[in-house]
Amino acid sequence: MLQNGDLVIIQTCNKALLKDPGKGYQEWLLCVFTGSVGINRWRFLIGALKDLDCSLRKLNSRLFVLRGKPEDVFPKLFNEWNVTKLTYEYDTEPYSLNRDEKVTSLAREHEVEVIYKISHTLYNIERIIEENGGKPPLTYKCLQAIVQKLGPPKKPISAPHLENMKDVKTPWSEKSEEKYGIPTLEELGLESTSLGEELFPGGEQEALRRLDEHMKKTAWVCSFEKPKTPPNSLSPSTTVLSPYVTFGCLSARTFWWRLTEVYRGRKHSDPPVSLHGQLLWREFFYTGSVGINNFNKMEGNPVCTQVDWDTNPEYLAAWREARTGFPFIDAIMTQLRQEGWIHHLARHAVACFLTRGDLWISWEEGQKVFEKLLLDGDWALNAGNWQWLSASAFFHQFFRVYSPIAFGKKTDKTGDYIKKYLPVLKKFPPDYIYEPWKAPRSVQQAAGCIVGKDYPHPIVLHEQVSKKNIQRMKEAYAKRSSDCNESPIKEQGVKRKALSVSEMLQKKIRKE
DNA sequence: TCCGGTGTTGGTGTA
DNA sequence: GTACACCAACACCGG
Repeated sequence: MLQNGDLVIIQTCNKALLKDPGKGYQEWLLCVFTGSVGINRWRFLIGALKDLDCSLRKLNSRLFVLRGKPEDVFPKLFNEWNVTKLTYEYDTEPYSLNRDEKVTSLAREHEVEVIYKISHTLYNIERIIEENGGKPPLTYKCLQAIVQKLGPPKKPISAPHLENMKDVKTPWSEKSEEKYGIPTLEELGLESTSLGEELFPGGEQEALRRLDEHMKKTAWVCSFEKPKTPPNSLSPSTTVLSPYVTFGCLSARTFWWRLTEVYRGRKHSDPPVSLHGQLLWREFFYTGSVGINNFNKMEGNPVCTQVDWDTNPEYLAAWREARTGFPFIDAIMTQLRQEGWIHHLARHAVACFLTRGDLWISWEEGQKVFEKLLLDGDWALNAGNWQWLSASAFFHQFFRVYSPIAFGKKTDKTGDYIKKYLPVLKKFPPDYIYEPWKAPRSVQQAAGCIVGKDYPHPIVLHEQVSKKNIQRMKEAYAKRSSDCNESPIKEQGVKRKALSVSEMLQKKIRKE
């Protein structure tokens, strides 16, 4: 329980503020300009901090936002405020582990008691690894088996009430506002006029409202199957609760148990495709990120296939800036930049396109772009999913390539999604909206959009380049298996591979 | 140790 | 409309 003089730091909410600082305030601002947090994410975070401050004020307290490098700021504060206790939420990201270790040892030097809680994930991630014999599970099934053994996640505890806080005094004056107030976009040197409508305001209140709104739809929750939700609907086909979970506005455990309530006594979908399943995917990638070295890199990452990706700044810029000439891809990248959220399958489409599908650019480059632009950008999930999509780890069927033309058509024949985000194409007829370069000149003129002038030509020939890339992936995999295993055991593996065609024939004969 | 089945969410062509 | 083979042939799991 809180006592006089306690310092409460809400760790998940101020992560970005404390990240990558230089030596002083100026350098910290510099890191904002070049760093990994885009303006939409800043806006979300600021909203979340305002909401948190608002909730704390209802408890006769407030939020203090510190500016500077944690190892400089904390020792001063320990002395100035006579701090006796420091509490934080355990965070498994390497940057955070390092920071928290430093701050913890400084706290001990100042005789400040440090208490941390594991609450960002459903389970204690290290416990999952331990249960699997010291290794992170590399398949979802394996993770499922482990959590089965561990039982359901802990129940969330309720937020503090006014009566819990009755002996707590938080002294502050108007002067504190200047020093400890919540930063504004202007203070961060960001141009807010470029911002679009705030579709997903940050904060716990909004998170809980959004959760309620979705949990009311019992039938929808019970029949939810992620792969069946369209990536290109005009409004999101999934909950968009991920940014709230990422920033600690919504506890994964609260989400989990609310779902359990909705499921109770009803027929419902199951992991991996259900909503429970989505939370377990989060757990899956968190476990990988803790148990696998260099998880956000290809080199030095033991589970990651080593691929000779190209360095192609022109292609990368075209992808990032939504000018690949493939309307489906460009529309998704536009939505990402404008709104900070895109559907999971839309992420698949653009990630496959950037890496193994078309442009043959390293998934690490895509990872950087997503980290900056996604409201729900999460270190572990971002790295894990990019490895998945590029068929570098976890997923290996590299010959399954998303078509930048056909994939979107399945759920949006008329291309309304494309027209929404690429207004330049809005007069294109459905027959050509996914492939405007195929439209006759007269159609382009009638649509008021000439390909090559008003909208770019496609930067690659998908049919050709994707076939070539499958071959390159095949080579990377072949190299992988020969590198990993030069022992005679692998000889048999090779033999088996060579026999696979006849094996298939035999199988066919047996069936008949 | 071997074998067969499976893997959250592909595309295309044919019957 | 739907089911299936094919693309090419990996990693992992369980029997």
